Amino acid sequence: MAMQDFSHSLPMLLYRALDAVMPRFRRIFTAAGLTEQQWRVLRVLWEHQEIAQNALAGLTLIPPPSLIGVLDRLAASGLIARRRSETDRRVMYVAATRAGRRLEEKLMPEVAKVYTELKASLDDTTWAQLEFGLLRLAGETPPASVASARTPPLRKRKKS
Amino acid sequence: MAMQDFSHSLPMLLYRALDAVMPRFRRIFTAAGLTEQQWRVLRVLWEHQEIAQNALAGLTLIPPPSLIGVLDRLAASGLIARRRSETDRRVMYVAATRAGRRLEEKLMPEVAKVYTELKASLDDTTWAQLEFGLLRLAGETPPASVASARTPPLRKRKKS
DNA sequence: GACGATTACTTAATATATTAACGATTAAGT
DNA sequence: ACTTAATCGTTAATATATTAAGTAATCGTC
Repeated sequence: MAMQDFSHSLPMLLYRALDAVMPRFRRIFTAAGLTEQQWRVLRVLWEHQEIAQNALAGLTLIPPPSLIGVLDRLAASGLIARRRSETDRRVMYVAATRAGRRLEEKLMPEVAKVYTELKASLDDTTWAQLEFGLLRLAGETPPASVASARTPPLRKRKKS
Repeated sequence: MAMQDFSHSLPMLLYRALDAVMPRFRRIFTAAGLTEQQWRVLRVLWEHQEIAQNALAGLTLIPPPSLIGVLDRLAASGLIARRRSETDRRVMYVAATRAGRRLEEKLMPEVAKVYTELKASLDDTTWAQLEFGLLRLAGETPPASVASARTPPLRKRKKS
């Protein structure tokens, strides 16, 4: 009933998981002269060609005021370009430059490698159940296929 | 095999989970004039009476350079006190003042309430499996009792 | 018991997070 | 059309993260 110890509270477990996982990825970013936030922006731009800043903020989880500076520095590095929308002059579109796109071929393989190693450090069931729980917390209802895989041979369920 | 979409990568799922969960807690901290980091420090001090700064940094996951400022501000608010170790003059001990300890009675009930609500938003199995996966990522081997609860009626395991 | 290596904390520089407020547009309602 | 409200981006102020370097104290070893 009472609160368990601080280090095992869910928020701290989430922070600790990130703390354990991210340094391996961050080493790749910094070696390429990127910060983690700059990486996130590029990662999204590789998937979207051109995207409005507010959508970019949502996908990268970078708050708009921070995004300003991140984009300033990426633009100064020649990795992205901004242009104002013609139809709605409030909107600012962001896109990767050729130099920005070139980084994808260079960095994604290394990141994918680390990701594969990370995934291999847990067994498939644990990994799937972890993803399921995180999606639930994030408010995204996981697809049925994943939900069914959550507890493989489960026979009787209480509710529903 | 390939990298799935960015928003469903494990790091982003961890960030998104925090992004969904923390605001509810943060509202309580800020109402009491505390930042999240200041809350973390106090939360640990309530459990430890007196603790060295490096241990405090480890438990709060606040990097030592940041901790300096956090402690400065907490001390300025009269919520903590620092004293240098007599036996090892490099070590600095931190403890909550009476005012700092008083905050526990005031804030913990509210936080515990939100925590209970959060836990109630997931079914027990999902919650347990999520904790298990996070502990694994954090490099802490969960106890056997939890491990067995991870996949309730699991019959045959491949390795070990 | 002097010396190099390690440890605990601190400072500095740059980047990002958080909150509030503001300017320029656009949308909505009348 | 005119006013009001909402939206998008931005700036500002304070707090924290990250990396590197620096200081003082202690440890290990010879």
